[in-house]
Amino acid sequence: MRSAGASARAKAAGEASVRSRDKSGKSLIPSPSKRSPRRSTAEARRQSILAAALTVFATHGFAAARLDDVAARAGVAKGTLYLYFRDKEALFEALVRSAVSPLLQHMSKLATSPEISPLQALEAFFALFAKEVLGTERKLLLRLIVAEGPRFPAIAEFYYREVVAHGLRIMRALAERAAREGAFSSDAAARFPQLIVAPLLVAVLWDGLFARIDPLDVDGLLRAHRQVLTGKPEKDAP
Amino acid sequence: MRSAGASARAKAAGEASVRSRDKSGKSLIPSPSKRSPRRSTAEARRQSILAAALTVFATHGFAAARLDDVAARAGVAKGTLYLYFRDKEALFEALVRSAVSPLLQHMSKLATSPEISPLQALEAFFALFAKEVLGTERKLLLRLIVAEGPRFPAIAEFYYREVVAHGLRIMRALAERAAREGAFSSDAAARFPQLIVAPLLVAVLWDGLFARIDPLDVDGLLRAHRQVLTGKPEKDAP
DNA sequence: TATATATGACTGACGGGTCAGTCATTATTT
DNA sequence: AAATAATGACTGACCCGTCAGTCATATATA
Repeated sequence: MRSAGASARAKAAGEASVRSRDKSGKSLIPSPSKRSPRRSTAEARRQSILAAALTVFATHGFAAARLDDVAARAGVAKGTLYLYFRDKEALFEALVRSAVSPLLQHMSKLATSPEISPLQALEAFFALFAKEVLGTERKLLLRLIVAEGPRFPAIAEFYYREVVAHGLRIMRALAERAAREGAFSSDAAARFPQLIVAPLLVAVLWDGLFARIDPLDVDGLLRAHRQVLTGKPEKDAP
Repeated sequence: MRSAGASARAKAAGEASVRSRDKSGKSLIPSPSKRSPRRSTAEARRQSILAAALTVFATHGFAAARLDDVAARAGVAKGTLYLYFRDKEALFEALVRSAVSPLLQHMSKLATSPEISPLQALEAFFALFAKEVLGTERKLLLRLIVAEGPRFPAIAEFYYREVVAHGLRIMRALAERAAREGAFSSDAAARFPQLIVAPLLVAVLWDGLFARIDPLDVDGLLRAHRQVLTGKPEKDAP
């Protein structure tokens, strides 16, 4: 009734288990060929683990997060986690990457918007942020990165390259156009696109820290922000 | 972390005094002028523990911070920590309180500045921030609060009441005056003083996360920010 | 089709390291 | 001597990561 030898040896060799190997950040999950129904099950499981991880990590922070909790919340046994992720840290990194990707898609969509005014683009961007970040659990991720970034230089760098640099590039282009066309009162925002994004960050952090003490009128904040950026005394729109 | 549920909201009020085992009185910490060398020694020891704690907590976060490290860095034995603070959580709360106090003094000084222009006041405020927060370990505390705040509602609330609300009140007054006098192009910043502070927060977080990848020209950022707030096209000084 | 065999995804108890908090002992002050 | 302050070895809970074993499903054989 044995023959565990083969399997044991394979595992001993180092790398067995699920196909989605995630060493050195390379191969992402999907082998596009969908032949096996197994494949989709595995992917779904991976997703549910990531979803559970986001909640648990965001609630307790990296160090205090318990993988038992992640497993329980994902509806799997603890050992299963290790079939999908090498260790706690790899899970955390995969979590950040997985949550960041949709953001990039959204941002790219904005970048390629052809012929709308800078102000409209700005408004669209803010609206997108309010809906897709503040309105979802992704806002937790943002705070998580702020909190854990210094202890995960690889993650901070990844986030900088993939999100921050990209986002600022878009904002800078937008601000330059706005400055040229007179929509912005100066090129200040073009030189420091961080100024455009800063209130968004404040909104997220405020939401996480002070929401229950003193809720923030995000919409009003962002409208006021646009007003400041344009330098217009008052601009009431529909 | 200790017992998950219980938590120590209740003890937020009481500070562990220097005396080790008194279940009786509520001896406050500083007996004002006592010539006893003991008293000053105890206070100095307390301070060195807090200083050590700031570094260690800021480096590792609350959960991953080791009290052995705090003790070693403060030059005391671990048991000594418990003569000054009830437990890890009380130490953390005391740390936040102790680091916040000087900030309040500084801010109050600004509030009482009598007759300078709003722009000068703004410049002074930014300079103060750059020097007293970005230039010291207090910037670590700021990130620490962002990171741990959600898990310490008492601290978040304390910080809101003592620092955020106070600071925003000052900023709002400043912005209202600036709007009246025409220094600001609208009352947007007066309605949402967060807009004035947002770039400062960005500067702190950027410093902690991306400084080594892409250092931020804080001075340039703040100058550009003032430019945006005033809505002036270009204001070049020598 | 029915039965036997093989596979590997999944489980969960457990080993082992870590660390907050304690307390008997030592050192210092009064 | 008595009281107070400080020490650091110790304990026990906690949790990450492991791995021998299970079982549902797929494949091979009769």
